[in-house]
Amino acid sequence: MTDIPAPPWRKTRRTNAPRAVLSRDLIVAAGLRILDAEGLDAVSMRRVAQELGTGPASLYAHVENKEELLDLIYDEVMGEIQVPEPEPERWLEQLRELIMEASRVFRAYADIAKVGLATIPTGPNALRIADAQLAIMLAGGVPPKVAALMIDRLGLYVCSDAYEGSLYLNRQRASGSDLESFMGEFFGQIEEFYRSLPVDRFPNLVAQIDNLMEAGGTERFEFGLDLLLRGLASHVEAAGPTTKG
Amino acid sequence: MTDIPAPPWRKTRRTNAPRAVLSRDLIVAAGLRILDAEGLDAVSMRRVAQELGTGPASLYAHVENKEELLDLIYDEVMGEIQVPEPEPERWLEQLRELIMEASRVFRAYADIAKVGLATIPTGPNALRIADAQLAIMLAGGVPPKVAALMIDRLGLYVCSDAYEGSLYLNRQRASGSDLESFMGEFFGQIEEFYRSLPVDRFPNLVAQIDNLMEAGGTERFEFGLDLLLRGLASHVEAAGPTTKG
DNA sequence: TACTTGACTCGAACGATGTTCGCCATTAAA
DNA sequence: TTTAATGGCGAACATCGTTCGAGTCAAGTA
Repeated sequence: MTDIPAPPWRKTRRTNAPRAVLSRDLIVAAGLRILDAEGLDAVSMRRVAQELGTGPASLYAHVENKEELLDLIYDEVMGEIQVPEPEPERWLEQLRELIMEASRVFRAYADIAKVGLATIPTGPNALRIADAQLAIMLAGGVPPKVAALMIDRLGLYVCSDAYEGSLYLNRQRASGSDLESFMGEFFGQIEEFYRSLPVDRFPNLVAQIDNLMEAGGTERFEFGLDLLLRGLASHVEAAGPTTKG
Repeated sequence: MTDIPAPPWRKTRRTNAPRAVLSRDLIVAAGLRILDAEGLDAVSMRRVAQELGTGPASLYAHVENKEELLDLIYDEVMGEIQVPEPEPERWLEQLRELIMEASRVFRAYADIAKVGLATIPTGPNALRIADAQLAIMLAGGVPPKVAALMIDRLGLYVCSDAYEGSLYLNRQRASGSDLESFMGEFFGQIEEFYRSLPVDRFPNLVAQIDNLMEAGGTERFEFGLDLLLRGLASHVEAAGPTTKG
């Protein structure tokens, strides 16, 4: 028996082609795709729902709210960070490598680090990485109290640095220009601004423009990380040298 | 001649009692009041306009957009930070004091530090403080290249720390509880969460719960600042000792 | 078998936001 | 007097997160 079409004045419920049943994993994966392609601001409930061929209200059966969705996506991103087995004799280098890896991963995913700045890391991957950091530091003789503080500070540092770096990329994306020409123009304008400053009010700034403009994001990140890790190493020496500092 | 009232079916333009003419300063001051009392999210164009007895569209004759308004408010807040005349023999202590002062000011103004995380500091006060930091470091013999990098990193650190701290305050404000009971409950829940973790997956975390939970925000901030400043001092020693490190 | 319940789906709507458009009013200049 | 410039402001637009309530389906129970 052939179906009778609904009359045009009646709104029918959407009955699209068979589609995977929604699940939290599907939603997170869709969010991650959108983050990757369009940045964090594009990860709206409507956009995610559209990506899945449904409406935003459907997502709420699987995630509490947008905040939870972003937290889930954040932890998914952290799943890409590899953690090593601790080698006590090179614990400091291991810690550095782990933080460098985290920075690389965060920077690879648009401005997801912004989520890390606004959340207490409680997802499975965040915990995994925190535990690994603890393992490395404790194996290297870092006093437990210091190691606990260090996790906190390193997490803050890597997230904030990645977030700041991502803001330039956001502006570039919004500009429609390619990365190189955008950065050239953007930092050219900043330099121009600094050169326009009155030297009587800002003598040191004006004198150090070249130094202020010179370093790229990676160099800045590594400079700060180096400071933090040197300081950490000095805590081990202070506690009693058991490994190379 | 007495005025004839407009008929009720005609919408009349609002002609309130005489009111100060709008200006950028007035708008910024209103924004600052709202920030102080209700937090950054409450600083909407509508809310600011309401505070001034006008409509949001009126603000756009004075500020380009909301981003500019927030930048202006941010620099206004920074106006509260005092900078010292450099004393070469105690440059490191001076720098510490300046950063502690900046942290105190940011923390005193809800979550304004969030703006600092998303902006290149170009306002008059931000420049004043950057110039002062440069002066202090250069007076202390810090190599110019290092000083330039340090401004960047310290700015990032103090903003991100203040921002993270402000998020707890935001949650407390939203909860309606008083600060003490909110913090007690909030951190109690976090500790509970940590204690519920499977020890086979997260052995180090579970073993260090007390250390992880113990420190307050100030201690964490000062721990990280100490690391950064120690590292900075070592750059001076490496460049050639000209002052106490 | 029929009914109930629980879980999921989803359109419509609500309240909120940043911003633009076009009109109005005032003041200064021509 | 007329024109131009500037600021003010209501209405509207587009977008957002979220809730409500109705619909659908599958499983469980009587």
